[in-house]
Amino acid sequence: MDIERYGKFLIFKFEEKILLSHLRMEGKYYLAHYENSSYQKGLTYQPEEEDSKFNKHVHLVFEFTDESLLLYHDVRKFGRFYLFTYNDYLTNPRSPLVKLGHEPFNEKDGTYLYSKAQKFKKTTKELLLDQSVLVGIGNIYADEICFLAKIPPQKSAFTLTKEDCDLLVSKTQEVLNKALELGGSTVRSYHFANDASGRFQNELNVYGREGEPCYLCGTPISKTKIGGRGTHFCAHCQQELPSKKIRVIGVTGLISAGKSMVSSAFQKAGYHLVDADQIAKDCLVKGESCYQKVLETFGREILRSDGEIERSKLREIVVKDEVALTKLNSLIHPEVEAVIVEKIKDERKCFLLDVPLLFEAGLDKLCDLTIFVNTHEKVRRKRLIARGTMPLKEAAKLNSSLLEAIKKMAKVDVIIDNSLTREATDFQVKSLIEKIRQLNLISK
DNA sequence: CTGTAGACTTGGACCA
DNA sequence: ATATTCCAAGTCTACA
Repeated sequence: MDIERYGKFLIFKFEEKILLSHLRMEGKYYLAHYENSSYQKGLTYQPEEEDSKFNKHVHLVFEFTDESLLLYHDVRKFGRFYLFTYNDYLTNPRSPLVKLGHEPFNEKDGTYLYSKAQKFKKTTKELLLDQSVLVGIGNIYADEICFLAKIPPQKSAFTLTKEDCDLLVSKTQEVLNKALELGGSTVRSYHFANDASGRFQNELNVYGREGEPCYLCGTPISKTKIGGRGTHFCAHCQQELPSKKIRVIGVTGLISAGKSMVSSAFQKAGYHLVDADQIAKDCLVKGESCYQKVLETFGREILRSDGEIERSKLREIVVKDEVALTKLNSLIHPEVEAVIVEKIKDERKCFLLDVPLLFEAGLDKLCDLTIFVNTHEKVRRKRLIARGTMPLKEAAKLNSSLLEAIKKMAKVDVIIDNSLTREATDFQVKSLIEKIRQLNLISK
């Protein structure tokens, strides 16, 4: 009997039938013999004790004529089998082999990948994971390949250049070869059939390293979701700026993420700060643009004795009532936008807009560049509690959820990761400011 | 059609 | 400590 491999599929060539086997994440094969177990030929399989290879996770037993056994073991029952004939296993529309793309080891350069990328409507990471493009790349390796190629995983695949694709193909070969050499990546419960572990997990640059410093630049590794998959990357090493003059920059991020740290660095570099929260506060002052409208909507009970709006009372109302929050926003946002538009008119000056709800309020359209200040969720919680100004539950409601943060991460041009040390954050901000300066020198 | 979400599966990590 | 909820993986299927 012959066994071949195509992509992630094993092809068992039996006398009459073709059996395709996909191990998915934890499937594995063990060789065994009758004499080592109470297994009896042709009988319904009875699992033995836990520590035996013949345990409850064996779901399929092959009996060979020489009385040897092949056990299929899969804790997650995630693996899949397909049965075909020699005539149709490569042509049957139901055969998973039909849809498979190229073997990355056979690619001389990025020509083929480039041709696929141009028609591909999703991200670079999804391109790499798509088995109809290149076979064999899983989630861990896709992240590692993007890192080594210094390409943001969220980059639209159709914007990849031929050179990007050359690089991606060569890094794919590099990563897969290295992984093969070291016996794969043993993370969580992935294990070899001989119970040994792979060693490639020790070589991982980004996967599973959220919040830990990048080995190249010290920036904490960011994590987001792309195509439904956890995705790890270095926001500094895998960064791409828009190729236009950058005069107005919008910065956003969850509460306690460190926006103010970023804005003060930009201020030092000569940017004029436009603080949306402050503008919103100002227009609620008695006699200012939003005062009367808000009063009409929410009634006099939000007023202090001196006739000013008590903002904490307003907050209490909108925290509980989503409709009220929407209404309040619809009153304030246009006013804030008008003030900002007026403030950033001077073409000779550069501005940094600090806007917590940059995308929700549609103010990103005023910006040449958008920044999201990211923080590992655990770190953010700690800082929020340490700050002690607001109960955590209330803060959680006031802020967009982590899920929304993940969506924003896909929208912004630049991510600054503030999960680790002040130095690491400073480094990212300074190098970003320098990159923008260089870019603007060329664009002028 | 395209794009997203869910189903499948289960042990471990994490939070309350 | 114990129970609970979420998460990870790769691919197919269901649905808007």
